Amino acid sequence: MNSASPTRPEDTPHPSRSTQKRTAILEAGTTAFLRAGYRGTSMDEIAASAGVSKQTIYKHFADKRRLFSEIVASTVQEAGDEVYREVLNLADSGDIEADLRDLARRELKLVLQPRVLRLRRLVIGEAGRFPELGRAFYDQGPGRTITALATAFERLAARGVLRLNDAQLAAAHFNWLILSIPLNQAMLLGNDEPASPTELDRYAETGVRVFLAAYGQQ
Amino acid sequence: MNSASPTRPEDTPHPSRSTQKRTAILEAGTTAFLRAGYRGTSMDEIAASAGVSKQTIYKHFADKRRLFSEIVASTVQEAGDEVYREVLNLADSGDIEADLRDLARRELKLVLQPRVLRLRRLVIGEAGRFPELGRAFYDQGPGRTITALATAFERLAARGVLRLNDAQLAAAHFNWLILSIPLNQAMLLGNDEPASPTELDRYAETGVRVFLAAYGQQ
Amino acid sequence: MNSASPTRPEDTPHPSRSTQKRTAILEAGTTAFLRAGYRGTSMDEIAASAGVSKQTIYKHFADKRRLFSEIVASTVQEAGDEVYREVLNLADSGDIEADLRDLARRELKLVLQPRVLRLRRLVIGEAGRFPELGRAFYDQGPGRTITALATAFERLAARGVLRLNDAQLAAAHFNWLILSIPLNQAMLLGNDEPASPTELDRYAETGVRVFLAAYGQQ
Amino acid sequence: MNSASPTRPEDTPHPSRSTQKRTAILEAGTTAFLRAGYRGTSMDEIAASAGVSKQTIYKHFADKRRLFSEIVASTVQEAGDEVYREVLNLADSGDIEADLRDLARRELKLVLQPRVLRLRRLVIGEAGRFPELGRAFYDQGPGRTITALATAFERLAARGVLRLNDAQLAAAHFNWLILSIPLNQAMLLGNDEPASPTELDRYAETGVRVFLAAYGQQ
DNA sequence: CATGAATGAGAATTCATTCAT
DNA sequence: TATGAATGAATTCTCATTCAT
Repeated sequence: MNSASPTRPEDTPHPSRSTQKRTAILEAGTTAFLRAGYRGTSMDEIAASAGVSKQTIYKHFADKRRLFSEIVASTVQEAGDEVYREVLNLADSGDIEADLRDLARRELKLVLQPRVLRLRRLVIGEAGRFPELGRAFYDQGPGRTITALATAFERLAARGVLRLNDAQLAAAHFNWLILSIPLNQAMLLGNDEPASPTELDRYAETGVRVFLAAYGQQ
Repeated sequence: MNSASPTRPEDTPHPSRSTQKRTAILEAGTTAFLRAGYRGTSMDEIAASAGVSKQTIYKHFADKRRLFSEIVASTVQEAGDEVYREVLNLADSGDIEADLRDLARRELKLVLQPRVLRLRRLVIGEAGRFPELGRAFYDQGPGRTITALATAFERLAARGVLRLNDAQLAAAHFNWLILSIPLNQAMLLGNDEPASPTELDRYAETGVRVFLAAYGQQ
Repeated sequence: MNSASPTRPEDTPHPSRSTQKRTAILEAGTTAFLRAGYRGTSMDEIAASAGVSKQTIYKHFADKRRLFSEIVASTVQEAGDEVYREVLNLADSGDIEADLRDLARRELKLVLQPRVLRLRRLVIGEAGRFPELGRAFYDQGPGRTITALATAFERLAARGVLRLNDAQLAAAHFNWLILSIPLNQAMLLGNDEPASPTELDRYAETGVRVFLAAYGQQ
Repeated sequence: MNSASPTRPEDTPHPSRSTQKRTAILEAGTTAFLRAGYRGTSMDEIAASAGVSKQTIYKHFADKRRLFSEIVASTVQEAGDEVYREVLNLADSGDIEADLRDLARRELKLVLQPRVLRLRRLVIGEAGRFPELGRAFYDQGPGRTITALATAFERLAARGVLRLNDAQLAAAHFNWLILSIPLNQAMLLGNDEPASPTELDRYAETGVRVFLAAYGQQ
């Protein structure tokens, strides 16, 4: 409710009233769309829960479509960034198995967050109506992750730690070996509650082991 | 309930008028729901495209929800059956790599059919409103496939062709190693048109190779 | 399924199939209309519960209005007849108070039957749409009862047992002194379950006592 | 929720636009429901005749049921209040017969108003769907009237003007002796036009006479 | 005669979007 | 600029009545 960020009085002085409302709309919309989908969410609902009038929404966003697009695109961006950062931070301790397992664990944790799962379902379900959001999700999510992984793998291959012809393919194999089992279950079984850490560890560990059997030295 | 005209008790003579209409409704509904989703499809639309009156739909199906459920459940069943049959028919030529590659190719072809992709999107998108359909999809689809694969893998392990502790896990790894790359692209990028066969062959081949590196003999 | 009534082979030989269906329709309609009212009852419902097709209903009754009218009119007739018979059978034991109390008890019992209460509500509620049914109810019910009572009261007055100028007015006073309390409660409070006999006895007894205080000798 | 324009906090300046609309809806609804009943009245009709959009109705009242309930409950309240006030104002001139006759006349006049008759029919006809309205009608109408009468009668009995054991019963007898004849005719015969004053006077006079024969001194 | 289906309309309710104040 | 109201259409579902077989 307080508009002035207490920690950075210089950088972001007072967000204007308008900006505050915009933010409220985006937050309310995000919550609503993630819960009920595009058609399941009404502008009335968003307006009410953002505490603004519908007209105010239309002042900021041309129409429902645009509001949805903007919300989803930025949520996709955020969610993708988190994973991307983890890939960039892939450790290099000399113990490749441990390092990959660590990355795998972090990625699992991020990708299986309830909010991210709902986002993925939303984007997939609306891929027909909003193809650009599907593409954004892919590009900011798996696409970027895999490309970044490929770059990292190439470095490792150059040092002889990995053996691979096609780094992009290897990266994709890695990514889905880790994620596919719980991700597909979550998508379809709807168990959005975070899977047990031990279970996730197991997916990370066995996924990495399979990956290294194919792409590791020896 | 009885579709056979009472005057011709033998085989399946003419389906009764009622049965014909029911079929028309199911077909029109399937097409419409796969194209536009649950909320994007109106009963009017289905009635018109089935060439029946709305009343007739409501005489056969209590409400839209039920119509959707029935349509999706049976489509899920069919699509799942096809894949399941392929797993049961896994060849055993002595060349494990060739046999698995062959299975992988068939599975890819089935799972990436435009119709099946749309079904998957539909089910994922509606998982909130129709959790039972998500579960049905999982159980009839990946769940059943993986379990059947696990059984087959256990037989192969017993004969020393494969090395594995956890057949179910190995089966899941196999399944998603094969499918995940094109499936996730299809889900998000919406390129429903059948991927090029050579590309699919590549996914089959490399997926099997990774799998065997981890679970094959030697 | 057997159409021949076993008890009277001569009088009512075989009710024709048509007559049987007609009867089934009337019964189903009566039940339905009494439960849910005119607009709350659909022709589909009546057809289903009578085990006939809608067309068959329309063969027997021009339209819903006519069906309703006929059903209500005959139910009104029956219900009115019962009460009328009791008035005609008014005893003449020499103990006028006992005789009137006895009549009062019988009338209460008949008028407060759940079915008759529902009929009264139905007729009152539809008086706007079906004024002729309101009139029929009045004429066959209270109107006839009061007139018959008036005739009986005149005889008693002629013999000096009652004292009255206007027999019709006295009869009306009697009728409503007896019925009004529980009848108005039933109409509005919806307690259709038969009131306790002791309570009814009390209405009969005190109503008669008031009546005789005004219209009795001495 | 606040109907007073914020700029003029004193009395009841202009009712806010919203309040005006609400009132228009209530008036249109009252008229429509009293004329055509619950099911016979459509929301479209009410909206049109109130000069508001359907949306506006739904913004003020959750659904048709609630709108109906609110309208009927308040109309019942008003109508009941009028009669109740008359009972409270029962004169005490020393001439009990004249005083009661006067009350009786006033009550007849109020209860037999076309609007109140239609309300009674409406409530009775919908007692199945809206039992709470039947109860409200009884409680605010006959129930309250009779209880207030009973209180007045007890005072009169204490002064020896009336003789009674059970004041509530005597009050009910009084009430229905006065009202029942024309009220039942009105309910069923639908002659909503106000009965001729001389006729009503006769019901008042003869009803009071019967009452006093039973409950008066001597 | 009787059945399933069709017709054609009307009901309640909801929505996205735009006016008017 | 922001609010309540209006618009105008759509949606699901139901109904009385009528064809066609």
